[in-house]
Amino acid sequence: MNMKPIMEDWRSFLTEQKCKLPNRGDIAEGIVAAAIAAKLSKRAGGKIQMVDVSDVIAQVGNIQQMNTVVSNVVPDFSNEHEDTVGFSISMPKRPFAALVDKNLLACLQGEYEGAVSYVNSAPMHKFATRLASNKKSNDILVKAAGTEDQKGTKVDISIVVDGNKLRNQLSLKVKGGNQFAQKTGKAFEVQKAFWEPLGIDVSGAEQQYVNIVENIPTGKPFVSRDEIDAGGYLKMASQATSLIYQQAYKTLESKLQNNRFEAEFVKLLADYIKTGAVGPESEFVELVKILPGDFKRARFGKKFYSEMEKANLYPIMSTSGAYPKIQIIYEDSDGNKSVLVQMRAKVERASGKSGGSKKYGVLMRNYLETGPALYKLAGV
DNA sequence: TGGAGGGCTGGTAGTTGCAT
DNA sequence: ATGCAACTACCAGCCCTCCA
Repeated sequence: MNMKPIMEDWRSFLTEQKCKLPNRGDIAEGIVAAAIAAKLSKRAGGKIQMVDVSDVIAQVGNIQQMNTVVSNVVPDFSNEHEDTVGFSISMPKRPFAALVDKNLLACLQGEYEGAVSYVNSAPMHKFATRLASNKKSNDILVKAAGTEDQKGTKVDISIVVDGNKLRNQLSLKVKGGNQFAQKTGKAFEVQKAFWEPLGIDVSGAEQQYVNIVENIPTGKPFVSRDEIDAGGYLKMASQATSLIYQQAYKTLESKLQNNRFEAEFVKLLADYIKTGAVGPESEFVELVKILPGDFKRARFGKKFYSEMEKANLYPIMSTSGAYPKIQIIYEDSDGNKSVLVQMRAKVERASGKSGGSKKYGVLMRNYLETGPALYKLAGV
């Protein structure tokens, strides 16, 4: 008898049991907020110290409950003033429970290490030093509240100094989180709204699109996902969105000059990316991606715009997959190509409940997602 | 290890149903 | 008829998982 499959099952069982987390991104908000508080308050010998994972764990360990400030009172470098460095967390119940569950620390090791390397990096170190040496008593509050207002703001963590939200705001992602904006729904208006900010008019495909999607039932009338597959509705959705994406791609090609995007369009593209990543007005929101033991940072100020202007950018379209996709490619001076962002259609067989039983429906979505090049052009 | 395809969750607004 | 509670669809948030 071969025991190997059993052992493998057992191992995967253990892994799943151990590291089944409700939402890694939500939990990471709390970890990063605690790490920032640790950094801002770790002062000794007139210097801001490097924080380590245990400092962050200690801060997290001091959390009493949601929305309650964990406070650290620390001396200013002058020793004549005291700063209060606090942080508070607001997130859904389950991620919060996971955050404060000491048994899950091992599962979040990568996030802790990534958060530590982020707060120890130069910008945060300098910020911490400035607050510690300004010879004032500052009231500093790090707020993780990204899940509170999902429609109103992209900011997940903000640092409030003496009541002022300054330039220190973060939009957070973790490994696997590339999506940063989307439009949902099968109405043609959804497609229109998705492409409009890029100055792309897809109305040429409207009639055909509508003709197809009107055959897709609204709501959640299906009793199983198989029933959706069997009805061929995913294919219909794919065909309909392909029409839109082809139209969009044609327009994108018309904005090329010598095989790269013209300046006017690049500006629109930069705006689109910035708005999707950090919101409309926030030049000082940074996009922070926490990787296991590491991080990437992107900002969308002047430097980003000038990098975009210089960059060799062009679109490619893919229809070979299940759903259409357009990628904006960045090609550097050595000819290396990488994806800046991609627009992708997807169809979800969304679940819901009605009459006490589980029901399913067809949910059409359009995603805007980051590629590696975004952190090159917007990286700091 | 990164790309391709996909799912779960929760807030909000709108609708429905029932008690008054 | 009306008010409130329960229910649901929509849609934006978040990655997750699988496979080459």
